Amino acid sequence: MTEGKNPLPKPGSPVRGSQSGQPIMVLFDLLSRRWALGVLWNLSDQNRTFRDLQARCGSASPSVLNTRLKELRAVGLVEKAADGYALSQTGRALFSRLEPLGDWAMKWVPTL
Amino acid sequence: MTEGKNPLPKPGSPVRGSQSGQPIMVLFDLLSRRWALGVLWNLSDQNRTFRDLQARCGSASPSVLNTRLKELRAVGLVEKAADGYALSQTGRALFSRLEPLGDWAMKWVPTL
DNA sequence: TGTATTGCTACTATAATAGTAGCACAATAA
DNA sequence: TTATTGTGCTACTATTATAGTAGCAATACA
Repeated sequence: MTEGKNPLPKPGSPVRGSQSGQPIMVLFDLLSRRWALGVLWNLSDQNRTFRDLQARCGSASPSVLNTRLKELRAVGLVEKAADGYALSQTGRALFSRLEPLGDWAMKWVPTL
Repeated sequence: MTEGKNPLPKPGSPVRGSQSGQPIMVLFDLLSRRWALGVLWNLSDQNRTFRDLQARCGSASPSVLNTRLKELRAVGLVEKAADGYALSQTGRALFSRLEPLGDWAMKWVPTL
């Protein structure tokens, strides 16, 4: 790695040591941060307040949730609305690719 | 949380403080561990050795990679083959739901 | 003028990961 | 037989991320 920290994905730069810089790895890096997927998922059906999200994201501490929300807003997946946080149009596009995981998880998780 | 650590998802128990226990959250918890998505992705086209995976997963340290592989094997997404690690049938089923993210990332990431 | 709710920030403790070294084993070469 | 090389790890320390808790400023409402 040529850089020290990587708090946020930035144009053209790889993220958190993913090195390759392949788009999918950049995306994976973002999504593999704690509660990132959960936030996107919980915003998919309706806008939610900070504390609502917190409640739905299990034990997410406010500091982490806030960090995650900042990141997701910084990359334009989430935005603020009058009634709380919301998925942006881009966020919704991403969610539509995530959605199939829901059905699959419902079938698979019980088999664990 | 009523339990201390949560090294592996177990039947019927929520994971890493996801509390709700919703299948999708259990899955998200698993996938949001470092390099989990990367491993699945890199195994999708061919089997790979430990060191090959390591190289493809950026700076993944062997200890973490090994932990991740153990977890993914424990839940039956990955298995060992003669020529290294491989996606199981279940793993391939999951990957097919993940795959659309690749195309999307290629369009989206450059806009960051 | 309280009182409650919300969106945070700050701080400490713990868990996860990075980074590095190195060992046991198998295959290959000399 | 003895190197030599490559591979799959394990062990250990340093750093980073997250959990868990407290609390404050702002707004809404009573």
